[in-house]
Amino acid sequence: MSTKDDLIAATKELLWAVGYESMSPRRVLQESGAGQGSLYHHFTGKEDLARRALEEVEAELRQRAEEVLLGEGTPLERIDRFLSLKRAATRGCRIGRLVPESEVIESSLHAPIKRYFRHLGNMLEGVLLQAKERGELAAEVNTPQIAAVIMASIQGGYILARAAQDDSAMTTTLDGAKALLAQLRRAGSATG
Amino acid sequence: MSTKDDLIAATKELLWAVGYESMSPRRVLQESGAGQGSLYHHFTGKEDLARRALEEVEAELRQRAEEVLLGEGTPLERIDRFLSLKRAATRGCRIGRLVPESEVIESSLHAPIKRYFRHLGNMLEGVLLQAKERGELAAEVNTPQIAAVIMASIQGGYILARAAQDDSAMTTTLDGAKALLAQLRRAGSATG
DNA sequence: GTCTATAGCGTGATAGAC
DNA sequence: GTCTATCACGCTATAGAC
Repeated sequence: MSTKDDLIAATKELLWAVGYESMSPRRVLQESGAGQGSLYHHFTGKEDLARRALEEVEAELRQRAEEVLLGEGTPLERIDRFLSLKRAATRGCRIGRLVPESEVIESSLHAPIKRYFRHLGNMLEGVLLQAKERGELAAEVNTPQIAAVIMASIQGGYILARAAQDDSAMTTTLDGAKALLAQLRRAGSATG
Repeated sequence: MSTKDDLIAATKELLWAVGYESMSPRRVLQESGAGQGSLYHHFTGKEDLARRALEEVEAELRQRAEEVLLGEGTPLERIDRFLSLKRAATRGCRIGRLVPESEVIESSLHAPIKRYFRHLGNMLEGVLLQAKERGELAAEVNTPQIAAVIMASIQGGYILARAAQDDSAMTTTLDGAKALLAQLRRAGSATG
């Protein structure tokens, strides 16, 4: 089972570093130390290999989000902690960075990506609804919209940080998002 | 001048559709109708061609933003109108979609991208400062953070829309951003 | 200034020995 | 299950005629 795992591990790194379209099987073999035959023995080809690797990445990111969002603290504290998670900003999001690639969207790689964002959005919305129940948030707040802004701030923060080649752009962005959410709490407690 | 312009026009479309790394000169020639020699007569190679095309895209997006942000209306109205501009959400941002590509960040294509976001950020911050002066916004609002969240919401909105293959994800995101900014105005008028 | 032809290399995938 | 050798093709770039 080790060679197969090595191939997947190398693929996960390369998907992050160079994306799918520019990831050559030859380079995966070099980085993993495996031979040509192993790749095509364990997988049907490049797409199959990348999909399996991506599904592992999806599970990892999902778990990391769940630990915080479904963990301890009040709902809005958990969202704040989610926004404060350590992120390699200039490297980009391991999942979001693949989204612009047309081969990704048009292949089996699309499913785990779509699933990841849908799941994360649902979780965030659930936490926001809990915040309403607890009175942390005003009842008139549109939870799907706020959940979307939270995810978009993170994804956009990656883009801004990478474009500027400066990790602090992510911090600035997410501090801004936190401030806006805090404002929402204040507004909520004023009316509710 | 026409063949050169045709090459640039085709490149602008391909940079949007497939990105830089996956854009082959051969395909540019096909789409533009030009022959092999023309490309290497007018440009030093793929990178040079792409950089010139990207600089035109930068100018176009910049102009579109300036028309709204430096146009009529109160500062916060202008930002709202900027967030309401028509966007081909699932196609992705013509500039932001290139940011994850490593060859882009490590080449001369990085400069126009960096410049675009820096310029847009400065413009947004300027408009937010105007909003403070007019009393539309509380003095304690951190303008660099809010400017960053605005840009990130748009960039993230593109990612979410493309991941879901649904333009409405962009609308939901930007409606959320508008709602948060409106909340900021309310909070500002309460304290200022 | 534009064309066709082609170089030199890397791609994703397969063949077949071990 | 893993290896080396190799295929057919596409890539970016150049050569050289017109």
